[in-house]
Amino acid sequence: MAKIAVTDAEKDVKTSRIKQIALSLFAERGYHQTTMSDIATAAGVGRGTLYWYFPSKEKLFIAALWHEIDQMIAGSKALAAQDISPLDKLSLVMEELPRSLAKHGNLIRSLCQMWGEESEEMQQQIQIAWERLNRQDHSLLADIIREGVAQNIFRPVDPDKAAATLIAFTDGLCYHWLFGFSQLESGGVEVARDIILQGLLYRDKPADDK
Amino acid sequence: MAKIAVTDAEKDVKTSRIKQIALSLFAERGYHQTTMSDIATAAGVGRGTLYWYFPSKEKLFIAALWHEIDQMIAGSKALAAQDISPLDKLSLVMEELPRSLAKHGNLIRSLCQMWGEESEEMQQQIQIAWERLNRQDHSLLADIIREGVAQNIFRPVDPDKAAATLIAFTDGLCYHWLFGFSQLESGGVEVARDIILQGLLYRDKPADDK
Amino acid sequence: MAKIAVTDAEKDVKTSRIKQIALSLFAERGYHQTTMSDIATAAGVGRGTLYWYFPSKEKLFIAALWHEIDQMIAGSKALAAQDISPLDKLSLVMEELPRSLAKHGNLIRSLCQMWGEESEEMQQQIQIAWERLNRQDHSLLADIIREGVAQNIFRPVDPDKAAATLIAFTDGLCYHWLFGFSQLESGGVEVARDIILQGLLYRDKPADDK
Amino acid sequence: MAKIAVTDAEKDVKTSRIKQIALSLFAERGYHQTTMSDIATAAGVGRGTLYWYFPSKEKLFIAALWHEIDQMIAGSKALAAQDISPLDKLSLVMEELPRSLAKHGNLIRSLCQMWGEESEEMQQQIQIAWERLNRQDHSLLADIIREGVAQNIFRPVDPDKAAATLIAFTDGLCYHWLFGFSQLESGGVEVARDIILQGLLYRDKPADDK
DNA sequence: CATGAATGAGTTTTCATTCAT
DNA sequence: AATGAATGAAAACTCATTCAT
Repeated sequence: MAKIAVTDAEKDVKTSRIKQIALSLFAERGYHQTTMSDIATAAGVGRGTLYWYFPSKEKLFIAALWHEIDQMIAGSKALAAQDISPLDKLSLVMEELPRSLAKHGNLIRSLCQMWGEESEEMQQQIQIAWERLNRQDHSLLADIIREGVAQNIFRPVDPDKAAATLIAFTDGLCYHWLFGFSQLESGGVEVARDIILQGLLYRDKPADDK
Repeated sequence: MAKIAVTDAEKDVKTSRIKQIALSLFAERGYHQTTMSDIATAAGVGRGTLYWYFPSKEKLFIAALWHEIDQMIAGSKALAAQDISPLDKLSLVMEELPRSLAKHGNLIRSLCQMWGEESEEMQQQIQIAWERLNRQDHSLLADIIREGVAQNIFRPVDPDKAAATLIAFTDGLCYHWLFGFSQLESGGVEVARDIILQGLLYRDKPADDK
Repeated sequence: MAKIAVTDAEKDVKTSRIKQIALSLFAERGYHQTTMSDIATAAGVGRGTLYWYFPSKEKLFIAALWHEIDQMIAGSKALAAQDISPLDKLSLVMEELPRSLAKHGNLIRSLCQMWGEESEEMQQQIQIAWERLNRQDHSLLADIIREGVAQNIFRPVDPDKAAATLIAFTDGLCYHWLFGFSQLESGGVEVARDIILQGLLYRDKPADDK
Repeated sequence: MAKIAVTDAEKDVKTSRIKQIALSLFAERGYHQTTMSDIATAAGVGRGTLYWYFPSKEKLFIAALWHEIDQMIAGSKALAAQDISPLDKLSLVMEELPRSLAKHGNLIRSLCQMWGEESEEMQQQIQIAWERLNRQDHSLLADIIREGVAQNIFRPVDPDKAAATLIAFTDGLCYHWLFGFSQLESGGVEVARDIILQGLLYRDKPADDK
């Protein structure tokens, strides 16, 4: 029993390692430019070993995808659990969301490259995984805004639509950063967040008077 | 000479047609899933003919890329030439920018897929083309904001940083739409724009009193 | 137009050549032990050229299969068209049938090896092709026997069952020869044929009194 | 010692089981489509265990081959030992021979598929095994015919050649049945046997007067 | 004895590119 | 100019076999 537990744990460690290495290669050189040989070499195993753990290159990618998506969703849920005021929470979230995307930039980059290429199943998995993450972030933001509106801190905007706005914005930031054509240096994010918050807050309840 | 002129014109028409067809195929099925055979067939020419006009698949893509980027830059410049108030112009631009991205969605999708894949030269060309478009859009927005700030219509934000914010936002909108995971239906864009504009305007000069 | 005719003819020649070479290799070393590289080399073409003419290894085999089956069926039909007495015809056919099988031994050997292996489609094609050939040989023999019975030369056996008997016999001869464990040297065939014919003929109308 | 005996017996049981399972898989899906993993799973043992009992896939096949060939030879010898008249014996043998082939159809099918494929050693083993079986069947039949000729029951044919004829015939029947393209339903075998026997018997000693 | 994780040689197939016509 | 037949490099994947436990 103890033997099995150890074996399973070892297997988990190994597959996780492979998934991470694969994802970083995929992100770095692109899915097609990354061969299974590359991954095997980088992971320090034989080519066949990859196929022992994952039935195909595609499945390996999908496994790596969910591995990271799950982490990101967990991070988002941790934010939601914080017990602070809507304004503080919104400020925190808008700082953390791009940071999370940046942290998992390898995945995001890969996903973008993958969009439209590859098999039906790949498409579906990416779609599902990404929607799940998006839904989580969306509800996180919408809840904050809904509460802020209820407390008369925010203007009476539609929480869902406002949340979508904020997500588009943070995602836009992230993409620019990811693809290296961002003119948003440090300091820029603050300006951006300021503009957005100003647009949400009641005029007679300025954000900076708290 | 007349002969040559006609020939050149014909050549232009043909190459443009090929570029457009190629781009739509690239966008639809992805760069790798699109073969030179596919393009030749779709364009109604022989495989070899493609190589008469373009030295390689890569160069064909780059040519198609610039073909569209130039169109997008021209569209942005046309917007800049409009002689209307900063507020109206900003409103107009924030409507047109996503629309332009959507119109050239084929290209955007391809670019995302390409990011990180392919050769050094490809990377550079994409980088340069995209930066040029971004620079244009950026200066378009920055100029508007600078003028709005000068006219005391907008809060005294840094025009460059605010412009970058707006671009990130419109790009974010566009990506969400492109990748099909947007929860922003019609009506959502207005809310978003409203939030952003509210964040830029002076509190005592509300956007809706125009 | 003449150009096209020539081209088509050349294509036919080329594909036929490839089919024959492939079949001989398949028969010699077996389907699996024969690589597309082997075939390409033997045919003096590049590996890719094979795929220009045939979509896959499997399809190449199937094409070669039908190529030869058609020839065998044509040979059988030519025998049927001969206008000689039932006894002479039967004697001739029982000489020619094993000869034809022997001539196309490459195919037969390959078919036996393939039986039970390979994909669904392969199985079906082999089944259909072989049945078609068998049906032809069967009707050839049944017609002869039917006529012989009508002319009171043969005992009143069931023509279909007797034909099946003869086919089983000639095929058995052929398999033994093909697989190299035949103890039927020259002279043996005559004894065999004699036994069979004696079994068919009326006792009071001996075969050798004609 | 007792311990060893038991162990040996157990080992025999186990290897026999593996050989039988392997052979049925080989026959069902073909040698190449059957992996060592398949066999291990079907036998309920680990992949490595197979290699404890058999040094290679090839040797496993050869072992299974001899396992069955020995059984078939034993069956043939049992027939030879029967003390009945040549005519009855011949009739019995011609019934039993195809029955034996059918019973061991798995092996026959596999052998056909193997013919021409695989290594030198494989070829030799198959050749030797098959020849040994054939020699046994041949001598069985030749002895019967020789005796029948001596007793003036059969026409004075060459016993060896006649035996070869009969074997070719029964093998032909069997192949047709094995490969599923037989038009010989029940009832057909009797006609066939009748024809053959008629061909062997003296005209003035009809087969049906016994 | 038994196991199953690990390996890598070897195969089919795709497709950008060339070049004779 | 235009074509399409020919090419071969490159990559995913399979599976018999080994060996540490």
